[in-house]
Amino acid sequence: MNQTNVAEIPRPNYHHGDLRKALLKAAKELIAEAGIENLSLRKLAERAGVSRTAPYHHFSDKNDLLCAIAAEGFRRRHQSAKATFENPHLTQEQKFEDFICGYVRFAADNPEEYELMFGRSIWKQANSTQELRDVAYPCFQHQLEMIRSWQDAGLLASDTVAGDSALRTSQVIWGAVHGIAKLLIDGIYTDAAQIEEISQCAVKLFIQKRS
Amino acid sequence: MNQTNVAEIPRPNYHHGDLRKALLKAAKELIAEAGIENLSLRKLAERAGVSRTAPYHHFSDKNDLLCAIAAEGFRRRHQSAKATFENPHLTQEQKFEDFICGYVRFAADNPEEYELMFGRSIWKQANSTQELRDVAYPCFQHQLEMIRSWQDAGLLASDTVAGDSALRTSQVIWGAVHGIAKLLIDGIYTDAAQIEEISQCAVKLFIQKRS
DNA sequence: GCTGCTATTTTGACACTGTCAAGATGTGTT
DNA sequence: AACACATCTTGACAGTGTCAAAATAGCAGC
Repeated sequence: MNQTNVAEIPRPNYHHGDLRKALLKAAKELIAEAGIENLSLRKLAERAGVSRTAPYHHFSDKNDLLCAIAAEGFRRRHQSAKATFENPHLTQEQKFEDFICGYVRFAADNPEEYELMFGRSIWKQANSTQELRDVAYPCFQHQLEMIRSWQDAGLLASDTVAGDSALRTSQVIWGAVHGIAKLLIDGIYTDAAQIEEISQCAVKLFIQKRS
Repeated sequence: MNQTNVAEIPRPNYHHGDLRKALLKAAKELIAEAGIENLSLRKLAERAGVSRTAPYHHFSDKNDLLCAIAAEGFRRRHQSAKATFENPHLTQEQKFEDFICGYVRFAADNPEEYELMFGRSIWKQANSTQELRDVAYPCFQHQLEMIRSWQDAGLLASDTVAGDSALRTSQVIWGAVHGIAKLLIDGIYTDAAQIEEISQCAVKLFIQKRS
């Protein structure tokens, strides 16, 4: 066992101090190293230097812990997307391109975290925490608003369907980036070097031609 | 315990007859009922009326069993897609529309099977069986060929990128349908009634405008 | 100081999982 | 009849999430 991690050093006190934060940190490390499916609460507790059941006083569940990690991811992603969109030095087209490419790049750079944020383990059958939903839904909503503004600017088509065009269009575009990301990080596209080209192709396909 | 399933009746013979087929059948039932993550080899064996380790004489692994189920799914899907594409009574546009809508509908109708076919449990870190790959890759390849023919017919744009345009375009379109399907069956889009509208919107967004 | 309350942590236990090893029981071949 | 082989069973092990009860630490009020 390597001793590089600080948390592995036996702590002097009975009480940990901030076990919750330490658990989240160790969990993200373990997930990045071995994947979500290989994260066990027992290994996590061991790395944090506490007993098996200690985490249960900070997270009601394993699911609760996973939701907390996912919530952090949404906060980071939301902030990043917002920063780009509100950057006054970029054209609408640049912003759209950055949204598409940035989305896929985020997933490719943090595959396990992305899997957690948008994976079935959390969203299937109402496993999502209230906290997670409070962070994730505004993030989804923001995507919708961006799409709507690109439609208003004439960058994206807006005559696609009878009903709420922005909603439908955003569902398709979100679906596209999500699908590209998933196929990549789940190992179905083996070649991860193509992500930039694929993203660029997606940008070109969606942007309205004005000839 | 309901006794509806034939396999639950204690068999008269020591040898089962065709346990492999019975296991695959029971596994698909269990998966459809409770989801993949709730499928255990022990429950499966119990439903098939055999002991815990009996399945290991027909499948080397749990993963091996899952791959076999996924392979069946690919065979079905491939046949269906091929039938539509080779139907001489349909226009290219109708075929494309059917490809998009049919893909999403297939995923929505068989969510657990779809999750197995395209989920990380199988494709991540080389878990896929040789048999599965032999069935899946031609299926992927066929999608690429269809896209290429739609490009040749002028239905889809073909000037999107410098390199292999058909490959990139097919990766984006496949990504789109995959992403839409995933967002739906993983419970992120809560309203499954919209799938037809979303699919239609995707069709309109991808089809080249000729005005 | 001391006493008690509460938050935190630990040990013990349970049911469940995938999978291996060894033995039992059939089926088919010579 | 005897053997080989496929198939199935029982026993066992390590690993998992999680509950209950006991131990310990920190902190309020006296």
